[in-house]
Amino acid sequence: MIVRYNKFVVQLDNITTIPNTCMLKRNPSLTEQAKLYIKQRIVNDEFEEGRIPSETTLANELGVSRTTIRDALSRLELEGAVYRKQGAGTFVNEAGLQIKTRLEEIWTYEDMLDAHGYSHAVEIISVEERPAPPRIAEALAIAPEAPILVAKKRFIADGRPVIITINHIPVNLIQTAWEQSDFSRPIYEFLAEKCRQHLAYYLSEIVPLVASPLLGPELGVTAGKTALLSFDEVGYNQENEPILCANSCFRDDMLRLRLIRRGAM
Amino acid sequence: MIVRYNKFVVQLDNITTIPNTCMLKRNPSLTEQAKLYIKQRIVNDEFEEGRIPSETTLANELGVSRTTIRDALSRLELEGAVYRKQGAGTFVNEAGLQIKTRLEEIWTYEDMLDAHGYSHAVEIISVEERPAPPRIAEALAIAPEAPILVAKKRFIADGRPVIITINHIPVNLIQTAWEQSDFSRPIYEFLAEKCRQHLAYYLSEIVPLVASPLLGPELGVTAGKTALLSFDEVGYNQENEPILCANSCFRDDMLRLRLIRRGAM
DNA sequence: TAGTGGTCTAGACCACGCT
DNA sequence: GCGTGGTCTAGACCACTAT
Repeated sequence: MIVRYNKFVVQLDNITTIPNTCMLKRNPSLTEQAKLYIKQRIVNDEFEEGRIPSETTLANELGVSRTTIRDALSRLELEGAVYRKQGAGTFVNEAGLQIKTRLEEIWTYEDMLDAHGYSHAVEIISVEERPAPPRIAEALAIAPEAPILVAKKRFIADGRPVIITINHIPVNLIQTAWEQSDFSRPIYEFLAEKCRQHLAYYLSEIVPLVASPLLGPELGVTAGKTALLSFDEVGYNQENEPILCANSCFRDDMLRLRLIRRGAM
Repeated sequence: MIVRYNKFVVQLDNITTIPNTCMLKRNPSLTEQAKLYIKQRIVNDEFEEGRIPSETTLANELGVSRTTIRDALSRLELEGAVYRKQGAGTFVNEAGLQIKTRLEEIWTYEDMLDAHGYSHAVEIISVEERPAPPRIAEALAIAPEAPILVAKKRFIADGRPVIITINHIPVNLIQTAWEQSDFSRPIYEFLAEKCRQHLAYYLSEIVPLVASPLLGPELGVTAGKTALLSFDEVGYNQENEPILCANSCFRDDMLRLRLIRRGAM
């Protein structure tokens, strides 16, 4: 068991082409390793006519139970990487593989810009402490006027501004000294290092905007003429407590937002 | 086993408050029934302090294996109805329960409007056969200029226009006679009845728009001033073949689009 | 230390597709 | 009829939380 596990890990060390997401909790289970193993073989185009070996075959090949393989394939199916036909088999989903940064998953903006093929840079516009306005206080379940840290930054893709994002974090969550430059990295790193909080999920709301005279110039588009996409998001930790309010605004002509919508089971 | 199964079904007959989604394949598995059973108890607020009984307890209570209960709870967790803390228990997710029509799932517009508390009506604007323009043909994997059926309709919520949607279906999929009024019902019903095709999932792209002089009046908003949200979607059947191109445009001031974003595992 | 969820196994039976 | 994925079981062990 241990030996097999180790052999498994060694195989996985060669995997470099899988796009990285930003999440933290890493404890590679057999299921997760099986998933990566299969995904690697998919991106290497090792399966003839997109046909993936049967679950039993894969289970024997990797020396794990069929259940483990099924769980791995289920995750790949959710990601849109494969699809299954009862009685027929499991197949590579070419269309689904096109979507690199699906909206239902959390991605850093850096990863999103990478996936779109842009070079990228970050500018920190401002970091200030302020009393929480009513809406933010309510979303974060803190007292009105309680102090929050407000960090505003801008992403530049291939030299053009593309995203403005404003993060709101309750000051009482912060446990360690920080400096402005900490915000040049993704916000989940700040939460992990300075607040010992781990982002589990976002509840997000999608809102279209007409570029305002303030926002338009910041994103390099004509105010009053251009439609922008914005996200209002509340981030929760693993205890289901709100720890972050984020507000982001995109140039949709540079970043396409895609997702997979399924029938509810 | 059969008896238990039946008892189970009888219990479920009383469930009426669960919002209905639009999907079709119904073959209530034990897992699905367990999910509905637990969800019903959640909406009835039967759990003190939001604490859900342990997996073992539920398994004994329903006479199924713990695996079945775990699968049911996993689905509820994905839906945002519960969250789990290892070592502590499973709990009702109050914040997640607020979101009725999550974007990652397919909902009929009727259900979305219901969930927002609107009365609703549908107007069929036009139904015509046309040669497929290049983009649509490519998305549907049919020959350019191949005939498609284009159906445009408008949804009215509380007397105000709220959604314009245009569906494109390859004519060669249609197997049965139809009439214009068939389009007053959700498109998945047309696909099921007239094309014997079952919608499995959409690949969707979200695009913000500034209301154009054409679209603005149709949705009752000022052209050139108002931002609208639009969806470009390709629907696939269970064989992973594209069967539908849909184009929808919303008044976001009337309909809020929400979703849950998670860290990739 | 007791109880919870997290992972994994080995095996059973079913529904469905192919040929 | 054979092989595939879909469902379900009973039980094991681990990691973590609470007390």
